[in-house]
Amino acid sequence: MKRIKIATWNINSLRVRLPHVLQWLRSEQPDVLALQELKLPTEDFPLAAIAEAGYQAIVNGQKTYNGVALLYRQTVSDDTVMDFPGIALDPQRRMLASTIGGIRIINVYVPNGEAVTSDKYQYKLAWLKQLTHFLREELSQYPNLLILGDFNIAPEEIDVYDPAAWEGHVLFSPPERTALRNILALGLSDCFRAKNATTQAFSWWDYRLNAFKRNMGLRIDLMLASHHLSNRCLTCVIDQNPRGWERPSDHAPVIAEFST
DNA sequence: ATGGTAGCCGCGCTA
Repeated sequence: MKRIKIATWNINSLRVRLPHVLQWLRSEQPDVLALQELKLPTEDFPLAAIAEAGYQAIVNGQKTYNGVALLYRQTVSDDTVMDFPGIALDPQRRMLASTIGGIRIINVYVPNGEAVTSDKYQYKLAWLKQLTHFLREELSQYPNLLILGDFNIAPEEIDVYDPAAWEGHVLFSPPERTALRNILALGLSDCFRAKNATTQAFSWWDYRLNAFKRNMGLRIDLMLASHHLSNRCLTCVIDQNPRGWERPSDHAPVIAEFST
């Protein structure tokens, strides 16, 4: 059976983590890899090193913060979008959509929000509302759609190591979880949860307090597939290995395979 | 509630 393998990874600085990305591409050989938190401007993206690894790239970068990219092996990528339509260009580069291998792929780095009392939290909720409008439109055009990336929201209690402690806090507050449910209600399925109904597995662990060794994590890196595409989803796993490497990102890659 | 760590053209901000 022919398969397409698609992954997402918040790498928290591509300058620091380029060796990790190259090593991971070599061992996993995904067809598409969505990256978040490049933390570099588009002109500084290491296109040559990525090409040497066998990948092309579409890059939506920004100095210091944010920044997303799509790496892919297919020759065809078209209809790229890097901003939500109808609103002023956001200086925070957090979205990148393109059509690769017949799948509409939308790579997002959802704002963190900092704390529920923060202005950044309001920006996060407003951003999610824009994303919802955009997704509704995209779903009407592309039956095979995958939105993936760092959502900075844990969907359910099982996705949080200590849900009681996290209740009401940013990344797990009711308004954020409602926003995520509204997105799923557009006609999307959480690939990891669909394939692993009762598995508790995390994709992010704070750098502090030895959180990874103690498995104090959250599952906030998600792949959401349209129902048409989710019917083709064969597996979805979190590769926790790179989180244990020397000088790691605080996030682990999430990988899904789809029949073609 | 605080503070712990990591990255950034740092000297505080963001996560």
